Amino acid sequence: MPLHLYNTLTRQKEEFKPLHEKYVGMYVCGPTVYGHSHLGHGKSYVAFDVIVRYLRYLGYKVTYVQNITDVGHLLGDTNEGEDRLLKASRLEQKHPMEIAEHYTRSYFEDMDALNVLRPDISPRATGHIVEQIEMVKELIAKGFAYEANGSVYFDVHKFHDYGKLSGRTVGELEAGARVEVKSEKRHPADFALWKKADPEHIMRWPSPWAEGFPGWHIECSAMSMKYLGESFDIHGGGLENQFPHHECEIAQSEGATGKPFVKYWLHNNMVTVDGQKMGKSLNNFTTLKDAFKKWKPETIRFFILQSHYRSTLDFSDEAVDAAGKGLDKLGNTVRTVRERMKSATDPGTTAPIDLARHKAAFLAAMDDDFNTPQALAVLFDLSREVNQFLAAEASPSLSSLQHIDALYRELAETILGLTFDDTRGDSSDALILDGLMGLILDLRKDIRAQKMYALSDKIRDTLKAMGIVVEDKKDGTTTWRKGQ
RNA sequence: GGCGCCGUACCCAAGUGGUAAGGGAGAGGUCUGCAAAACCUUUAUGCCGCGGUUCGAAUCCGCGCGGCGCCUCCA
Repeated sequence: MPLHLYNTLTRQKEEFKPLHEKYVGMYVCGPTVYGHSHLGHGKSYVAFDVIVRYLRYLGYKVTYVQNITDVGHLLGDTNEGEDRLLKASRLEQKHPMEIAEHYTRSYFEDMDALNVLRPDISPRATGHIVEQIEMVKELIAKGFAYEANGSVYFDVHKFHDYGKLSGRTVGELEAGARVEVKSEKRHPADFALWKKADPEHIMRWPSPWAEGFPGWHIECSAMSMKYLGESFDIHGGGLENQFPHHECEIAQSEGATGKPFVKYWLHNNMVTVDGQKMGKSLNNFTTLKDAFKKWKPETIRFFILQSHYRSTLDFSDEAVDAAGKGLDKLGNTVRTVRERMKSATDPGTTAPIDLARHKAAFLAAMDDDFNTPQALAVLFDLSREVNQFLAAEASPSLSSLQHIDALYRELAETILGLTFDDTRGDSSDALILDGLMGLILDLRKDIRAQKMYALSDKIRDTLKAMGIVVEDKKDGTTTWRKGQ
């Protein structure tokens, strides 16, 4: 079955057919960098990371663009509203660009920890003011936008497809209670392309209209089309950006070019806490940095992949703990396979496991709109069979183990981005740790041989308290690994 | 008020017409000096409720109840 994905634009699953064979242009709305990233960001970017990884696995050459929004959006729909970056700037007594740089680094640090591959291009909004201004000029020239008092607005009545992504109509929007009427605008639903800056506004650029800053939605249109072309394959983002952000992007982009903007719109759902959305404005978020103090980043990634990207994911300590144990279960199998490979030879007992069947089931799950929970279930099924094999066979063949290991690498590591080798590294500290653990376990082996179990148990318990799990295997060997 | 989504075991969570995946937790067992890991057995005759369509529904339709998202910056 070929890859199918759910397209918000058509509200159904569609077979994926890129605009150009073997090439995929993909843009995902990145973070606004005025604070540390939280679990919600984690869910979003892990989800799109898996999508990129899977497209590449299928053989597509993917250009993945994800912006960094380093110019603030206003808090409210009025000129009096303060933008978020400026607010952080004032609170932290730093220049806005310093704030942006600081949290951009923080963002990548967290994403690296989650094993999220970096985008091919991470364009900054402030680095593309020229492109944004050019686009606004084009929209004015084509009659889609108008200037009012130094600001420029998009006239939603001029773009007849407005509402096609979110399923709304301009009429509904104007009847809606929450659309604020602003005198500068011709219609309440019109949105800003360029805003004239107040005298105290720090981030400002010259423009043909008034010195000011770009509107809320124009950066994504300008940057995505600059790097991916006027029409491209996939645009992703959080569900909450479907309207108005993405709706406005379509209007601006298609208004300016007269061409279809994006073929497939993908939206990921929210992380919730007690059933409520985790968000910056609700102040109920857990930052990734805080989560990493409690759980391994791999656990957070696994937790995220245990639910579908279009489903909400309810966060609780209990749920993440459970995910961590599940990941350990998978990891134990993989690590045991790798351990056994060291002493295995050919010929030996061949594993009676249909690896091709498991692989096909895994890929079928991924082909069905990136169903990672289903794909993980396949890995657990595989693990059970592998564990049965390992438990029953004293001398499994090396080639069997290699095939099993290769499958985990292909599916779990390459596609899902999970990692299992957490005990070894090549830093000098890791080498010292390896050496020390070897020494301790060697001594403990002698102690156990003398049946001094109280002492050997004390060593094991103490290491456990330090976060190192020691396991005595049935065959007399002892292994260790870092725990949660 | 408008648009939309969701409600599956103690918890998390797939499944969207063919007779309930997976993980965690719990119970019993095997193995082990013990512990852990692993394996085996077990835990929803039922998927919010009530109707309807169908040979057949958790899955489709209607009504009701409960929860949530968007309409304002937000992954």
